[in-house]
Amino acid sequence: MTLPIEVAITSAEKTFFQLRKDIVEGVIVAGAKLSETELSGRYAVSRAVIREAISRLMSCHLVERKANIGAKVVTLSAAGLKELYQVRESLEGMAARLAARNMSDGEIQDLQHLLDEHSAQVKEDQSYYQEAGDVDFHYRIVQGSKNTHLINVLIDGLYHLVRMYRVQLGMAGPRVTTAFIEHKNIALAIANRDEELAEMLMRRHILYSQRNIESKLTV
Amino acid sequence: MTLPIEVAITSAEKTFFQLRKDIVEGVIVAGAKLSETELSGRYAVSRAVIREAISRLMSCHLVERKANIGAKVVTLSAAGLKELYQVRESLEGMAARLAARNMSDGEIQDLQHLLDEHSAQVKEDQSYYQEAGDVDFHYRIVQGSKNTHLINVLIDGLYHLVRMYRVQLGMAGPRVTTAFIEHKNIALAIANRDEELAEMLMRRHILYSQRNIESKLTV
DNA sequence: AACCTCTACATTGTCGACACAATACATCTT
DNA sequence: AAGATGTATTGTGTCGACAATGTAGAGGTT
Repeated sequence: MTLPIEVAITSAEKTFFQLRKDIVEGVIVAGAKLSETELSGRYAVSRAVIREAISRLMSCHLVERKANIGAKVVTLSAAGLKELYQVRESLEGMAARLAARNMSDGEIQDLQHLLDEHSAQVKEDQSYYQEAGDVDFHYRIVQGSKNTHLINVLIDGLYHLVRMYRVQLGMAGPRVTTAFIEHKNIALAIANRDEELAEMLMRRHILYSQRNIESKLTV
Repeated sequence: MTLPIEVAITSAEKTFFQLRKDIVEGVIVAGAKLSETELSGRYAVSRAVIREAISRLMSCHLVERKANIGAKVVTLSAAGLKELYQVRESLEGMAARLAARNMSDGEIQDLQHLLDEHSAQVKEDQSYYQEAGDVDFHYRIVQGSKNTHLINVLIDGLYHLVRMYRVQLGMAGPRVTTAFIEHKNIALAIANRDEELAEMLMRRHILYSQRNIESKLTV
């Protein structure tokens, strides 16, 4: 696993991580108001710490804030999901293109080994792959782009929102095996250093994923 | 003109706008350290206000911060510029695609009228177009995408960084007229509702712009 | 002279209190 | 009774002070 291990130094960071977790996982419900005074009591820190945490949640687009009124957790909607996946398609497509250009041969080998491991897991225990496996694959591509902006925007920002939709819509799809094949093909394009194809396949992959998630939302 | 008119309500917002301006325009030099104590004296506000402003500057990727150490203005580099334009290419390409899908007929007409005005200005007073005209065109496309994430990330985030590079590298290029023609063609593709072409033309447009800016950087 | 240690300083992180704006409720008017 | 007005309360915005951390310099040791 190469998931980023975020270490909280200050108490504002700890609170930020905790709040983000609670929002993504629905402990704090979507659309709820975030009262600074209440949170400072609940998490046993001062309001200054809460304010800093909320500031950082804002830059992840997980909460919205109006001056003199307060902060609210974003509301989930079909329209919001569509917009989110349009940005994902664009950015991760570029990430795949850049990964095909910039990943080292060793990193590409590691990526393919990862998929081999997943292959085994898909056969016996499908439940694993659909969350962690997918996340891990996409993380590696993004890191492989070697583009700091892409890495920041996607990993520190959008992915948490994506996970929020997934968790709160109760994702558990039949897309496990087909998604795995798509991953395989993307990795192959990257190994062949075919930027054009890598980008195109990644964009399609995300489009399919979007349709899959939308079909459950509109039910 | 349809540039966003940002109104500062709180003093933290005012300070944020002022700081952002000073950083983008080089009054506060790239790479400089932002001392909270010093800034709170200079802008005549408390440290809490400065901290909030710096927080927001962080989410624009204009400053970087380390816990217990402090915040620094980002440093400009050829590599950073390249990364920035790769993200721009990706996001604005998608914006153009979505604009072709979502802009109203009226908005498209306005866009073309805007280009007609620019056409006149390009012929007599080239200096105008290269900054404001270009900015205005791109803003309209992004707004036309009707995608909140795109709008936020680009207009509130990346564009300020782009402007920072432009200002501090002293942009003044011979690309004025050719860029104008590219704008015309993009608008045409949007008017024809040709998403594919609109995205492709926008991506090329930004690639050319990147090469143009890079050629001056490496001198 | 180079290296390590300890102390003093400067800066950031955190806190509680006050100032101000927005909302909710009660009272008054028509 | 419905609406408007004024007041009370809640919550956010701002501030100055204290605590904790990092940094630089003096002094000592090898």
